[in-house]
Amino acid sequence: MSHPIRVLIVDDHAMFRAGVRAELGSAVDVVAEAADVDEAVAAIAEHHPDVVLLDVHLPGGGGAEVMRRMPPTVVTDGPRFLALSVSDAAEDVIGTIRAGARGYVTKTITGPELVDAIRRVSENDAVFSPRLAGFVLDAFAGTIEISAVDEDLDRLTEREREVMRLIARGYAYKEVARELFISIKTVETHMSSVLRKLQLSSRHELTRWASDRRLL
Amino acid sequence: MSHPIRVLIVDDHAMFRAGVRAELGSAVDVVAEAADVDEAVAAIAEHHPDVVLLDVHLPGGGGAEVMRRMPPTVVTDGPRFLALSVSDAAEDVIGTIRAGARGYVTKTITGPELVDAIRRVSENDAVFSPRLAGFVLDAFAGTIEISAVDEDLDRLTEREREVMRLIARGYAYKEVARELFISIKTVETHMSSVLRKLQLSSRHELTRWASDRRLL
DNA sequence: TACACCATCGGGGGAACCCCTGATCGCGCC
DNA sequence: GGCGCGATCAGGGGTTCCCCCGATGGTGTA
Repeated sequence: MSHPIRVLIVDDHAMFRAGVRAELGSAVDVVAEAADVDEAVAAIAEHHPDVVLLDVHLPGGGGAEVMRRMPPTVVTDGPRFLALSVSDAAEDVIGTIRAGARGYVTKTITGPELVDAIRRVSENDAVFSPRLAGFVLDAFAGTIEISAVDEDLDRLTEREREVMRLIARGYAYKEVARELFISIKTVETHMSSVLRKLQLSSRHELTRWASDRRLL
Repeated sequence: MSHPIRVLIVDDHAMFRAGVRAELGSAVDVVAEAADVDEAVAAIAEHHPDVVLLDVHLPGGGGAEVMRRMPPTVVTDGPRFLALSVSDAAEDVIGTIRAGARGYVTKTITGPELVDAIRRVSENDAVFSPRLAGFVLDAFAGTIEISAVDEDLDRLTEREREVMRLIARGYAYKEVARELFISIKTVETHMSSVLRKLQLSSRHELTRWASDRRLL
């Protein structure tokens, strides 16, 4: 990459755009600026920047809206989006990444760090503060919703949980019986309790229930 | 954090475990080692480490299996998992993160870097090489449809795929028949083909198969 | 001591599941 | 026209699932 990275700055505050431009200095080539979603989309179409510095809270739908407006063909060879926001809220981070951003940094970042982040994003790497990356991982792994639904599971006895786990994994009653050294009839009894307590009606629903809660 | 971080090393090669232990030196407290999934689960229960260094390719189901075996209560206050693998394949990375790992580094990492990664993971931050983080983001944003093993699915006919989808979602044969305006017997025929082609033996396995591939 | 709860079993039965061997019809291909 | 393949359907049968009824013994508790 001999030529400087071409950057588009999208933020609704002119003052902030000027600050970013000054901080970046000559390290990158700021080809344009935009103050709202429409301007950003137009600027991308006109200038084809390598990296778009995107404010998350933006008039006209927010930064995610800009990425959603990109034609599908641009996904692979279009610009890389780097979110630049005052917010470190999980929903902002997750929403922005889901929309297609390759990175997310807060506005507390220093100039040299931002230059480095832009460079890395332009090479298709991901840039994150570790804490923010954790939000994305949690959302991805589905860990977030786990804590809320324990009450149902707590109502199961220890033995019922064992049976439930094996059943949800696809074990036949017979196999569960063999595994736990009890009779098939006992397995059936436990399963009845499990289904009743969880308000489910079949082992198939149980499989999905357990799968959704990552109990497998 | 005044006391040293308590670490469990999980890898099937004793030589490699010794190497890691030597590289870590006195920076952390290696409380135990494990060579397969069962040993790892037992060691976690016994020693309650802060961080588990987890090899991805492991006898007994792979590193992800270890995390899946954790009781749900451990999700919030249990150990943090840091995957340590020779593989930089997207499916390995994504699968491991989906199972609950807080980080993924390759075995080319240096000792000091590994120490730093362990420290950051223990503080609930996420640790990644930027390239690998990109895989996760792509999967999260839906850019790539995790198409690791399509060959199996491609062998199904259009109709078989429809039936498979409904069955995997928990529909009874009768309900599938009503939904697709065909007879139960036809549903059975399609299901036979599906199970045979996918080399599965019951609708329960099919549910897990489809669930693993996010076909629901 | 009674009571509640849990884990363990049994009989019986209807529905669902899975497999087997068939069959017919339409479609594309050589 | 044959030939393969996909989609449709049928009968029959063995297994599994889920529920109903019941029972016994152990444990903790009011």
